Amino acid sequence: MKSAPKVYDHKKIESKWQKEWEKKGAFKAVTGSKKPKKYALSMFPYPSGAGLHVGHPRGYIANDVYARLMRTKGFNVLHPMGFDSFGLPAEQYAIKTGNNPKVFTDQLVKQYRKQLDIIGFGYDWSRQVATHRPEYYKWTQSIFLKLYGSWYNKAKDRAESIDDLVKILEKSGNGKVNAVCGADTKIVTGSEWKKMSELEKHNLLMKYRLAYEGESEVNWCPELGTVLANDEIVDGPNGTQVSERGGHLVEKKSLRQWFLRITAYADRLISGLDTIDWPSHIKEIQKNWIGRSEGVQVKFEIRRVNLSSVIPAEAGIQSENSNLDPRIREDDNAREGLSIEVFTTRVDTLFGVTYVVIAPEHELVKKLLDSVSNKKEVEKYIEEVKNKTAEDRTAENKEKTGVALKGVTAINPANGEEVPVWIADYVLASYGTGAVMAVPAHDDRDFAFAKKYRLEIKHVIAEDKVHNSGALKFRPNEPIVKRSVIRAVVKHWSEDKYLILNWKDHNWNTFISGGVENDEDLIESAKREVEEETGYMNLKFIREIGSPFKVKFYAPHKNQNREDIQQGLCFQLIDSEQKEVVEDEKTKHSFGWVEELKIKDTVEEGIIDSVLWKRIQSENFVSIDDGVLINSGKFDGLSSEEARKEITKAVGGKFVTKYKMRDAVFARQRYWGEPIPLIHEKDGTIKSLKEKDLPLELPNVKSYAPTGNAESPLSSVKSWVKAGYETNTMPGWAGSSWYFLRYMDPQNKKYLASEKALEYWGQVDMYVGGAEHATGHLLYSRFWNKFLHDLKIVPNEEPFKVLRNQGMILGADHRKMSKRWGNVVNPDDVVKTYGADTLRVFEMFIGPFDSQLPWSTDGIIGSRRFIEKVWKLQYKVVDKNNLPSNFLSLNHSGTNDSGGSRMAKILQGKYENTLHKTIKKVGEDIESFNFNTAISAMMICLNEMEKSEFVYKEDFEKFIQILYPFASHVTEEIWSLLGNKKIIQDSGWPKYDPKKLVNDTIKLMVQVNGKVRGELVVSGDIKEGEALELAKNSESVSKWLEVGEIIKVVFVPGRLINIVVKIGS
RNA sequence: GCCCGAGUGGUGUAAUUGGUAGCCACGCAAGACUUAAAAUUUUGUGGCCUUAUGGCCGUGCGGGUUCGACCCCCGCCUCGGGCACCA
Repeated sequence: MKSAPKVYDHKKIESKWQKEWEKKGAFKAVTGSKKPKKYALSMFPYPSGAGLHVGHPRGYIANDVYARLMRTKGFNVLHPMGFDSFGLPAEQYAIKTGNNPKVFTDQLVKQYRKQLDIIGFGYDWSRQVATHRPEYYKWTQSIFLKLYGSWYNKAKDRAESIDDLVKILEKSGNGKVNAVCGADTKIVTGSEWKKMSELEKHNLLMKYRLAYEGESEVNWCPELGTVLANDEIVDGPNGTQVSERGGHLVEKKSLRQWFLRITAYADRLISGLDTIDWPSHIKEIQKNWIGRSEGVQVKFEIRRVNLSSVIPAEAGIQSENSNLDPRIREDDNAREGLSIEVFTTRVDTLFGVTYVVIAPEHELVKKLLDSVSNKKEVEKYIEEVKNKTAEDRTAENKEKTGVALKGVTAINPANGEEVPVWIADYVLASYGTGAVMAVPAHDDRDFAFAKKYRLEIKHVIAEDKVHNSGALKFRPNEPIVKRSVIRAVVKHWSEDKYLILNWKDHNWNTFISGGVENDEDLIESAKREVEEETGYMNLKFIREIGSPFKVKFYAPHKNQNREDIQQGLCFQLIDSEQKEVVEDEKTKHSFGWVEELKIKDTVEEGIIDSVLWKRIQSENFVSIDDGVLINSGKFDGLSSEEARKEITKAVGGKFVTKYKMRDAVFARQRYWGEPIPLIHEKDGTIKSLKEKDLPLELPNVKSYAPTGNAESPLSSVKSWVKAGYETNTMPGWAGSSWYFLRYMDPQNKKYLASEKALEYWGQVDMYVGGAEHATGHLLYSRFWNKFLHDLKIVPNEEPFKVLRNQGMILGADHRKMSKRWGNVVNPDDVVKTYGADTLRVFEMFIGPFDSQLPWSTDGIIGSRRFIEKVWKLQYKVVDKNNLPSNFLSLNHSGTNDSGGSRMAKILQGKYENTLHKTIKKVGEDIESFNFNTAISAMMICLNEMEKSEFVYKEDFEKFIQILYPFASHVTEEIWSLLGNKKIIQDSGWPKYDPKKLVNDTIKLMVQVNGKVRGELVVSGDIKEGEALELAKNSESVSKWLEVGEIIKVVFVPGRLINIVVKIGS
């Protein structure tokens, strides 16, 4: 064995092995190799002028550790890196300095590459991509053209060529086409289609294309002179919206835009989540973002009071509570076109509708305007809403506003009731149908609105409660007595305390309650009960306490099985006038006052009372939960779920699914992005470029500054505009939505990647990056991948099989690392001082991979010490077959030196068990991304080996191998010093011996009544009886057993014995 | 407001998922080496009481289930993240 140098020189070692690995082509991925494959990908960086700080490499290091483990285990690993190099910061820089963003970006890419290289990542750099290079964005443009040339066939649930749609149109029109398309798509017959002009055809097809042009309100950022996507906007101060980059104010503006019809994939984007191994919170975020909700669309007839004389036919409709035949109403609608369709997820509450609200921007409002008697007021309100900026709307979030359309009513299709119609901006024109049926009793927003404008509140759902335990336990098989019951919450006349009834025989405390007698009003009934039980005579009714409850329970004082409808009512005593109370002989009630109701103590089994109390405390009287229908005519008694089906059927509603997610804006008024490869013809139509003419390269421009009038700098290039090229460019996320495919075959000139490469590499097995991309990149990539899958270009629906998020590394001051706080730590400096291996080990050791953690300048020293200790351990290494002369003379635990092998056993026994456990743990922990515990285990192992006078070479080698994925350079150096010719990666992953995982002797804890009182060192397979004997005889335990008789013994093999002693007696 | 996630020493964290709470590090204290410092190394390090042995308390707070709870259940509090009038 060569003797190791005395000092650990990280600089020398690290540059040596980086060169060596490159020379050997150690990290080259081979498409088509017979070995099993792993595709380990880290989100590529956006090269910005700020450079990398120590937070950035965290994910890269983790995935590199994973990739190195996989290579060592014999996988053919694709582990590439590239640059997301189109985007705002480079453009901002260009604007400021007048320099070409391309030159600047190319420089940055070089700088980033250098920064990454010194950390020693095992990337296959021959596969590097950069999204701003024409040979890359050629394919981004190509995919865009495919989207432009496709529509979504809902019947087959996949994207198809627009040419196929044209064929259908020619044959039979679009009446039967089930597609995801614009809401205002015209329906034409085959012959009508044929008669249409080119422009008309073009405009109709535009409603179907997956990349389409439309007009839309967008987030306009005047400072940046561009439009931003929702995920590029963050909340600013005072409820404003600002750009994520730069923090500039964002407002709403209507613009001609390119869109991608991501909504076509909404369902598949949700269902696909079940097939991938992603952190559950990311799935949750995506689900919420897509916001799927299933509901029903119901038509409400509109009746205009002022017009009833003009159109006599409508007079017939208003007959009260007639069960209207929907067909007649449809006819009326057809004649007048005046009905309002609402979307609701709660049709079961249809009988509780007390008004209807339309969004102020809704088209119907214009039509109704002439029939309303308060036209001026309504117009004024609409104007106000229009002028409200986004910030106003959010600021006024709490206070809802609206105005009634006087002289207009809507007719509830369920019961024919007429209800007022309002417009209010809490209803969004862009969601659902732009109108809602308001059920204030069972919807928070409607409740707030109703309360403000004093609109009626009608309860139609009773929460379903059953007593399932205790004395009140419901007896399902016994006869049921049905009753109507009030529960009165009565407040003291001047103090903040409430009346409570004590049921003496049962020791229950409840609010005052009692059955409602025939023909008795609920309020009367409550007053009577209060008087009977407490003697108080004068009380004032305050309010209903929300919706009633349906309660099933057994009433032991009456030996009755009951089903109550219980309504909570709130009263206040006017004065203390009280008559004498005759105590009820049977129930023996007494009463008292409670100031702060502690439900647990005062209200026995207080299912209802506790809810009533909570409602009063929080002033929240809305019950949004499902329950049982009441006040709903023939539907009474149905559960919410059943009622939704039945009522929908009865009123002729239709089941629909709505999404919060909108189509993605796919145009930026910027220079530094991919040009959109389309040509605007003089006749108004749009033509795609031919594939062979791609890439459409970015032209040179004089100024990179935005024109300020929502036009891209490209609009000032005469030749560009003359050629009819689209002047918008693609957004930043275009290039990153498919880059994982290009790595598979980055030099291919004919395809975005060859079929063979796409088939072989399949999907990304391990994707690592920040959680902040949940609703951006991670969603768009899934969308594009699914689209390309529909086109049979990629084999898998999902691009990323496993996703792991790294937590952010904060500054030592627990703030985000930024120049502003002066807390940025540069990885270059860390590598210079401590070495790349130390940085890698420390970033993995610092804490759980996905948690946000502060950087610790002190902490890194521990990782450096660890590596130095590993380095020093080389001097303790001995060859088993060639023991050093002083080996036998060492006195190990008093044994005489009667034989080398015996001595060897003793020596090895000191750390062997730990070593094998560590081998097992490190392998498992890397795969499950628990890097911190893997390193901790290796530290423990090292500490044990250090305590030993000698370490066998074969054991030390195993240790070096498992440390390799983390501290790659120093382990490679030690490995070669130990005389190995192959690099570690080619030497296999060490196997642990399962037999060596178990200890011969264990510590068995002895507990008395659950408290640790001693421990026994015994053999691992000790039985209960023997353990109990040993425990009893042990001095530290026996004194605890004297207090009483042993009544139970709990024995957990290999762990503990717990002796339960009955104290006293 | 709604939906997720988390609260453990001075600090970052660990705990076989119901079985010794505090592993591994950092920091701190004391000792060794040194003329000295740094580095290295040894020992100690949750709190309180005790000379030690030992004892009591202790995983955000309050309850519960259990022989036994950081872990499970109920009710709160605090922090972080997501959504924000999506009917």
